[in-house]
Amino acid sequence: MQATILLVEDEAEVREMVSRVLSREGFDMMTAADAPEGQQRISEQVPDLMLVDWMLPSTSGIEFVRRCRRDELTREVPVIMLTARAEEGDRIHGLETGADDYVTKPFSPRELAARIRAVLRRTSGQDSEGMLTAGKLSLSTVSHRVWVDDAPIDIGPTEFRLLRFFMGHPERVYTRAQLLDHVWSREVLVEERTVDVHVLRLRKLLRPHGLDAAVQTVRGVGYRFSLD
Amino acid sequence: MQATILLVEDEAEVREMVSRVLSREGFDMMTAADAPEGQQRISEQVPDLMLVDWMLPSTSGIEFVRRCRRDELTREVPVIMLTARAEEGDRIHGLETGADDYVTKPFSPRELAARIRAVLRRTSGQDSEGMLTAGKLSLSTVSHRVWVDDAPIDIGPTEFRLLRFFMGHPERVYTRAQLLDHVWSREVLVEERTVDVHVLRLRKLLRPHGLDAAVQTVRGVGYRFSLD
DNA sequence: CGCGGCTGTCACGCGCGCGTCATGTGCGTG
DNA sequence: CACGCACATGACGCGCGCGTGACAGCCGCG
Repeated sequence: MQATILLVEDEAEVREMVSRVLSREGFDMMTAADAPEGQQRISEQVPDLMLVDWMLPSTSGIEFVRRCRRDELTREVPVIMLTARAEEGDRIHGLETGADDYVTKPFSPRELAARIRAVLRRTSGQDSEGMLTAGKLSLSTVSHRVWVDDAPIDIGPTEFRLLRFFMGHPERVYTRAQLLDHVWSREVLVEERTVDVHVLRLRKLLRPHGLDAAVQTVRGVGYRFSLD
Repeated sequence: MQATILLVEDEAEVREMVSRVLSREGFDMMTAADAPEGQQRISEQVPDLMLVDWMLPSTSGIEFVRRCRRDELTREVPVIMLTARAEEGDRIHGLETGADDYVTKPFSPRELAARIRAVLRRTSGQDSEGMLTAGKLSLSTVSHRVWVDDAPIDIGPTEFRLLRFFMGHPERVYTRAQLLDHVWSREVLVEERTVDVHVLRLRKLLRPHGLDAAVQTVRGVGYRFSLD
């Protein structure tokens, strides 16, 4: 992935902290202390996403974003606004200016990284058409189909719903009871062990493509979907 | 382009914010606070697209959309549902709403605008010339005719409407209820299984040309049109 | 008035896929 | 090291969803 992110923030301390953390999270970081410097960075390389402080010296963050929206080159680049808690009342205003999300200071680096990934996922168009992807696996919720490397694979209704839930909630353990709640309809009464069987069937479908390891057993707890 | 958009949303604040932003994005906005007012607006002018809140006082958004689908005038108008994150339950996917897309609150106006344009792009191509094509299959909405490799084929009224809808919305599963909403008219009360019969008849027509596989059954869900 | 085309409903039968059970296997624990 | 628990896996039967042919009403037409 290696998305490039431009951070525009006047406080040096915050700038360096955020930059360091996000680098560690695997992002390519570019930084700027104010709007003019931000323009400068953009002219060197158009980033995949911009983090912009609401309050900036001279030109405000909102104004900066507005200008970017006017420029053909940067119009499509998603923006996350950084706002102080005191300014939180203006959040609707912030969204109106054309930000895709906003994060209030102080924020946890983990949260910020999660928001960034969420926005990138949304704007890269994967989520917009009901598509879920994980590695070479793709699933379309609207057409009820699954592909591995663009080759469609046959999958039954229950396995489809199970896979859809897993791909929509990766990296997280779910007990059999939780899976029953989410994948089966709430009113039906089904044995918990039934989950095992459908997990098995899902693995069988994925095995020829070497993806069966993605559905992992967490002994004593339940199952988890992950590519590791 | 100047597409006209009807927004049906009960919260005044959200309504005004969205309306303002979308106006700035170049859309012609009409607004309504509930379903009856929505009907009113529609009777004044049929919009190019509707944004409908899932939760509305009195008539729910889903019911509102259902009614629109049954009416000849508004059947073809695409719909984007607005849902709160709390209602996002994995079982309630956009599919069940009969909507063309759905956006979960809180959403960024940019994202919403992008989705609107995406839906309009998808649905506008179908009526541009009155011609729909899929492989060697062609259909003219204005002359009510269907060709395979430029050879006209005989097709009944209902099969024609069904095929027209399928070709205009390929690669997407539709439940029997949705197909009834889109292909049949509002007055009639028809069994869901009737859809099966007309799907069968449509397949029979396409079979001599090897195209019957294009109408695919998705067990437990409904039908899908696709050339794969 | 009779005929043909078209529509919606029904009943029947088949086969898929779902859920359960019995048995096999491996991991963790005392 | 051995026991027990938790999960894997294969087999099996039943129910349900769907395909299909038949049929009755409806309408327009000759």
